[in-house]
Amino acid sequence: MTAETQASERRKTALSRDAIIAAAIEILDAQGEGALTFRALAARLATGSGAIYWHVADKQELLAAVADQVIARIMVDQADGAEPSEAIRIFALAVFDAIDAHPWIGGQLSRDPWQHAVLRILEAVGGHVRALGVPADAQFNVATAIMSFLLGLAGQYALGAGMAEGGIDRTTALEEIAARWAKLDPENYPFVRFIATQLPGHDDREQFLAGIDLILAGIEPLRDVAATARHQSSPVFPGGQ
Amino acid sequence: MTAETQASERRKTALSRDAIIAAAIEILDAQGEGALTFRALAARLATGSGAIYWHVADKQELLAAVADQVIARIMVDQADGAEPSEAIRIFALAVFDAIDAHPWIGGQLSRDPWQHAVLRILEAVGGHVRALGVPADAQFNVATAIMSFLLGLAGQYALGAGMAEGGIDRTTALEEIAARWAKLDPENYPFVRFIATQLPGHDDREQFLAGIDLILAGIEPLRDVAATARHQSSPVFPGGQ
DNA sequence: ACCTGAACACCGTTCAAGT
DNA sequence: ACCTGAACACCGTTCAAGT
Repeated sequence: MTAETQASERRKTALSRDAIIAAAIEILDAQGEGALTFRALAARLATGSGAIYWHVADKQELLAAVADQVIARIMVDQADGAEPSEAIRIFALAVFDAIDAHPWIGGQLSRDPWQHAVLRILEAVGGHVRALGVPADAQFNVATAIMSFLLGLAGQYALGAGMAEGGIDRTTALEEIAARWAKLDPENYPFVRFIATQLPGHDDREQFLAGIDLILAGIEPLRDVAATARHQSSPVFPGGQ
Repeated sequence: MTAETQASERRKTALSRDAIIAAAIEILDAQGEGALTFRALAARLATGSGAIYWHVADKQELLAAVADQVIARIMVDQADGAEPSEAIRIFALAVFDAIDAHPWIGGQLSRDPWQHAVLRILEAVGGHVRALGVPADAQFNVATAIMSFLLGLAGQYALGAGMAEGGIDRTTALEEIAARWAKLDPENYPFVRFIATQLPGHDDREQFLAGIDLILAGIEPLRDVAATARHQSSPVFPGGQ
């Protein structure tokens, strides 16, 4: 809704990579992943479909650029003086909110782990892991584990919102899934049936944060507290949850 | 390589859902995700592409069935009398090995979290979480957090092996990525640059297990040990790693 | 009931031709 | 240098027509 809203005149302004990315984000947000074709994009930009290829190598690069744009926006550190474990929670929630606002980004992030948007996230996660006092030889495994959790969630929420695209209400969709799960064989699927009862009422955000806290609690015994000397206000870590 | 190897005679035996799934797995394993088209599948089965639709609703259902088949195979519990936290490690490694052997399954699992194959994994994870003595009201969050980690990894390894499909050696591919990361701006990407030095030499399996151990360590304070009375041989849990 | 295969409605991508 | 848009080589899916 910013610069080139509708497909009508246009073509006075020159086409640019940024304009293409902006238009792609508009299509993705408004109509979802399936609606982003080079033809639709060209129509919105009032240009030929081939013109896009002059500014962007192919669709994969376009999607990577689009994801990078969105992730870059949340990369301003919202947790200035916060204690490191709190800072990582705040950052993770920012990622969560970005996926929630642009569900298509979940699929994109988990589809290509080497793209720049993922590097941005990894860098941020790594910085927080360092600040937590995780020893150097454990930082690789800890940071990538957190990344895996984030990307796994990302993929999941992309799908959850994918249903919402179809016009189906979120809670009724969850109720449908829960009903299907409840019909599973009690012998072989006791746990899934148990989970089913909690599925419709659960809070995504709380579930997400619980996962982060689980990992943070797991990091706790690894911490070298001397390395985080400046953050001694809070004691050690309250424990789980 | 089992029943209907080459596309030649055939058509004496009737087409069946199982035969279609088996052929699909063969194509996926041999030539990767991109090679599985209904035309290629029909050619391999020496039938018309439309015939497949009599046994399978669409491609999404086919991929879900294929993933379910592969995951079902690893669902025999390999950790009979093992202590619960060891049992979950063994199971997670079985999932890891399945993804390693069939890289395409990673993408498929993370693409649709409601498919049956994912339910199978969730059920197994949940059972182990229960055996660990996680209280009922925390089981949902803990089990889904582990699932997210598994699916996140799944997506990643699908990609890692996706390169291998292109004929590029795995270690040289990692070296290439590491070289690209090393060129990043030291100001903005110190952690990624640090990680880059460890990337080529690292062991996927060990990295994966470290992530599982991190989560297991995080679960530790949640455990109600009385609930796991029969597994009192090992003391509590040695701590991180 | 099950299979055939041409046809339909799309894709991403290319490329001669224009300005 | 940048854009046009028809054309190419694919897809998944449908469906009249066969057996």
